[in-house]
Amino acid sequence: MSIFTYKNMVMTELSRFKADFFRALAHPLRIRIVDELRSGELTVQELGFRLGAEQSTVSRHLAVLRGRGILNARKEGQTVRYSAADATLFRLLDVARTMFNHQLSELQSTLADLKHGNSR
Amino acid sequence: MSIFTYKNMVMTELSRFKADFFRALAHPLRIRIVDELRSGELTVQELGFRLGAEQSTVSRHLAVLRGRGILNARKEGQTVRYSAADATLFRLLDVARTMFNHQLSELQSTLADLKHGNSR
DNA sequence: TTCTTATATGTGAATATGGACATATTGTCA
DNA sequence: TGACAATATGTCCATATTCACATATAAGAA
Repeated sequence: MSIFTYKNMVMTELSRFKADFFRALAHPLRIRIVDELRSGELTVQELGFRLGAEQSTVSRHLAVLRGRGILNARKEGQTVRYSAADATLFRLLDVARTMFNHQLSELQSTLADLKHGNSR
Repeated sequence: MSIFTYKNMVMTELSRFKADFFRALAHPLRIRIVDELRSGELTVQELGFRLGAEQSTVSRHLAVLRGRGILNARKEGQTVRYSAADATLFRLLDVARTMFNHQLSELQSTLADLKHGNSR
């Protein structure tokens, strides 16, 4: 048995969780849904209106996020109010935005280098 | 034009970036690749050995991560050394682990509640 | 009860993803 | 040059994702 095999077995569980978690976020509409929920609960309708998407489409994407434990659903009368299950989620999205900004900066300086004839 | 339409147009670019970014991470092997790179550069071979995966499989997953600007590839002789393009990446994974821990805690207390007969 | 509203889900078609195998490309050595 | 080593990619097949439309479920209102 390889020296790395034990480590692999331990890492597998967490890496699968993270992969499933990221896959749940791997859609523009789901990202926007989560962003809309920064300020609090919203119903399926409200989300559909704000995002300009079909009712069934929104509902399905909400089901994905709920299924991963990313969102909570609270039924109230005939409406369902969705909210983030853990505020850490927003921190995660903020970190992703930071990386986005870094990539933009790098692109900028690459362009600047090209402009000044610096090869690399 | 709906009052939300302008906002949607602005949010679309960033949400697409985030979605593509998360999709690049949405695979257990890619998560493990990134985790292996916490301590520095590794070649394709080294990664394949540590993860117990086919050479072609590792190479393809590396291509996905490189394509999103998540990893850098540095060719040195006949080997290619991969590394994280931005250390912020590790912060992101750490935040994901925090959310994982929160989910576990919640599961624990739900079980404890059940054990003591508290309905909810 | 019947009608309406809010939400969820079944279904089929189009597209994307992932793995294994073979092959191509590039660099090194003799 | 020929043989080898490290990496990338073409190809085929199986599976997964996503959307739109229709339908199901459930709660309220008349």
